[in-house]
Amino acid sequence: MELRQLRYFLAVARERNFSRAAENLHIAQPPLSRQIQQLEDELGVLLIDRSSRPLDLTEAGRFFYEQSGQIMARIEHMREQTRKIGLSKRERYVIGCVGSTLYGGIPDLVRRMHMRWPDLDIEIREMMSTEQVTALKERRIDLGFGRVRFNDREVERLTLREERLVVAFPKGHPKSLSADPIALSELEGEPLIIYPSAPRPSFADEILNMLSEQGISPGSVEEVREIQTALGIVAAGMSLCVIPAASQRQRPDDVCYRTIKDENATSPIIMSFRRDDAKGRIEEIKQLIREMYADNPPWLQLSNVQLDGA
Amino acid sequence: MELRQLRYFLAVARERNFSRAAENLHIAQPPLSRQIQQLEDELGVLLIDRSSRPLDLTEAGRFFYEQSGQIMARIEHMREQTRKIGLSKRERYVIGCVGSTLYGGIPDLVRRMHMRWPDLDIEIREMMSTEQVTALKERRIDLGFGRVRFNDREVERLTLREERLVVAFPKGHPKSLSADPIALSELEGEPLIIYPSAPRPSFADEILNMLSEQGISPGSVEEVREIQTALGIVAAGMSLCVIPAASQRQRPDDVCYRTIKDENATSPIIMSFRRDDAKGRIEEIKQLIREMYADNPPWLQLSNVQLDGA
DNA sequence: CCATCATTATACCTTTCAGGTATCAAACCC
DNA sequence: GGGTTTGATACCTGAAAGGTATAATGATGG
Repeated sequence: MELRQLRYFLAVARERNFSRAAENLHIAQPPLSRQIQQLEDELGVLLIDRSSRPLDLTEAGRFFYEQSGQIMARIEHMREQTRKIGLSKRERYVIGCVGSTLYGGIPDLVRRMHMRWPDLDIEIREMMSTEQVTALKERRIDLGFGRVRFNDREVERLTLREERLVVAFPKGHPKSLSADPIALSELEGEPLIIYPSAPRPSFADEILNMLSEQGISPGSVEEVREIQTALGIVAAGMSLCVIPAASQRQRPDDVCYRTIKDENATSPIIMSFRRDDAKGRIEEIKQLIREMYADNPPWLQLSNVQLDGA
Repeated sequence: MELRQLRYFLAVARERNFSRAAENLHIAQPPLSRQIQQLEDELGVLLIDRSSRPLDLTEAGRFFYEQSGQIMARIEHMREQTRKIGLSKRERYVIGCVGSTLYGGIPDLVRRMHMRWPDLDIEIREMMSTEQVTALKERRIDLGFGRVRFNDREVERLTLREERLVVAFPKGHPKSLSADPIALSELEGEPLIIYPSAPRPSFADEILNMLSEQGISPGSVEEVREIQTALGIVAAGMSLCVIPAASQRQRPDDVCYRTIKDENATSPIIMSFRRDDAKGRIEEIKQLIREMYADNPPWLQLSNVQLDGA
């Protein structure tokens, strides 16, 4: 598959007419027909229903049209951004973080960093904990915030805090009627949703480990790619889910949350960075985080701060 | 730009070595070098720093690597999905909706539709109100939920309810101290964030119209692409923002919301569909929505239901 | 239902450009 | 600093994109 084929298909899909599309593309009609045929051959699926005029897209063609349009827009955006970054003299500082930290202190930290270094272009990139290690080593990010512990010679990690875990129940679930902390053992036999399903090891494994260490076996375990989906399934009444405390800001109307009683049922927030970091902002960033924690923001509740030991 | 060049660049960026990358790609090294050069020429930006071995990516190259990897993954996903849809015999039903309706009844409606038609593959696609009209006409979606009124011969629209609007304040803003409804006139002179910036006309214009009709002029107006960004800027204390009531479920910790007193300060939820819809499920869907509204879910508060007139 | 028009598919030729080979020029490594 | 690794350059070959002519097919109107 080549971008040319996507461009051609988009033109045909928009015009619903090969000849006119070919004109717009400044090529003759037969090569256009052939490229579309090749695309369909490769996919093994018909995209255009040619049995009637004006042409109609097949079901698969409609989907492909939608997607390829978005992809072309995204590529155009990448092209412009790359050009801009290449020509810009401003320094870039890229932060990789797992989604749940965006519900915690990251937005506030970025604000403080903006104030501290106005000439820095700060960028946030969502990224699983495990990806952060390689991204750091390959200098694709300068700082990472994750939830899974790992060891790597080149990467230093610092546990900022241990966040308590909560159980998400569908509204109306018998065990959701109390607002009190819940014992981990009450998950015995309950259907459980975990996330993310890839890449491993992830938060999903931390939860499974925690349960098996305590000898608790859920009734069923299903994996989904992201927390939104997980909470959607919880809201639909199909299952329960264990999430970090800060993430319970989501869906307050159709999902109920109960903190887990066991104080060791926690998930860490780990900051990681290159040992040989040349940009030399790490110490000041630690200081900004200390100041932020001192302000005791609401998302800090239910956490055991550890940064002071740093 | 062609996908081949993205594939080649990814291989070089991963290996940090042209010769080895060429081996992996089963081509010789010189053509690989040339393709990368062409890519760099087209972008007008150097992606790879060749002045030292092992090779290093430039700042722009790092960005391009990140992006093109994601794009390739997305294309792969599109290819598989297209194939699957093309071979599947199941019927697809695509719903286009603006983001804020996902905080309302759409998830519940989809659940009910799943139960009613187990053999239907229902798909949700985020889409601005204006895009929905063309998407309906081109049969890319079967049902739309939007916030902007429009007229089109082929498309029928039905106002489900009028949702009250609320103002978002940064925590600690003097006007956020009261929880009572706020008069629209109090926005006079305040800096305002509106969204989405494209495509027009959008919710942003509805807000601007409403204000100018009442003779209210905000201190400054800035446009952003999406509500997340808008609320982030509000949380950072830079501005205020007017949003539909159902969207106030977001960021409850660092943003305060006050309902607007004026009962006409509302935003409609509009369902739209093709007049000639062949799938013939519209009447049953209306019935499902009526049942859903009868259950009086929490997101229905602060809304004036209008569906009964349908 | 057939004739005509519009439009797409097929056959075949031309041209462009991706890929290969040979070789040169740096950069790294003792 | 001389050998080795590796990327760039020059030039050639061949696959594939694009063009032209024409046949096949669906739409349209009497």
